[in-house]
Amino acid sequence: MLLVMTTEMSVQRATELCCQIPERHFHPEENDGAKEAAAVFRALSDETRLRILKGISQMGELCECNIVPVFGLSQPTVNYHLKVLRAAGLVSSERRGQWVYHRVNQKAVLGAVRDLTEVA
Amino acid sequence: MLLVMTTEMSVQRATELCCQIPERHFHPEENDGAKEAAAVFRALSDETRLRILKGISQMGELCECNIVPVFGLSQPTVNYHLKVLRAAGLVSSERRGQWVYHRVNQKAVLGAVRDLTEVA
DNA sequence: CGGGGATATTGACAATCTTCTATAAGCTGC
DNA sequence: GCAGCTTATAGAAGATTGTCAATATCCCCG
Repeated sequence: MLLVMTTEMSVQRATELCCQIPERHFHPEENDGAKEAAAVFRALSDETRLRILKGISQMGELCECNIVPVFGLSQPTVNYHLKVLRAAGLVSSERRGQWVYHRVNQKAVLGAVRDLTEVA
Repeated sequence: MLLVMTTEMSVQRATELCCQIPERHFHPEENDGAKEAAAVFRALSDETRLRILKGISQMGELCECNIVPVFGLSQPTVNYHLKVLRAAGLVSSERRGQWVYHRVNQKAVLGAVRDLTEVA
């Protein structure tokens, strides 16, 4: 027990123990959405996925075969990255015949922007 | 070569080959900052680091011993997370005597916000 | 139905990440 | 210098990630 007060151990001394200053305690809420936000940022944490996202954003929509030739990556790898983006809600995909078109889900991106501005 | 035009192979048919539509090509710039942005998002991609960041943001500044007791994690683990945040430029740390105080680097956070709004 | 282009899945492997314990190093006050 | 609190580093174990080759599935069209 560290905060026992004796005549010798002044309040001054106690407050110098960094860990023991109650004003400096903070309490992250149980369900603060950090887990979900982290999942979105994890999807954004890859160079290739960011470029894919930017490409989709600029073009409005793209299908996988538009994306594959651009990077030096195999089709399964690009497919995997699109799956990650979709799982994070950042991209929504729609099959039209033989092809699947991918669009940026602006709501999700702006949600991440809001999460981020909260910690600025 | 797939775009050879014969009397039978109509333009219609050719343009239905998704990969062969030049208007749909996009060209990510060589140095588009995606690598650097991805590194920042990777630092943000962990639940604990997001909570640490939020705590620092709310409190203005915190030292490690204020953070360690809050999560169920060891001191070296918290230290590691702070190191990751610092390496990403999201947090700057200053030693004052025995303690190291951490603050959010708003410039870096807002930079990430800008990167994100670009793909929205 | 069969061919072929587009997309999805599987299994494997190397690299990276998160966490811990143990230990070192830094600073302060006696 | 020593004791004690704070911060940093090293090493190891287990989980996750990014990538590929191989293969499967889906869809259109003849």
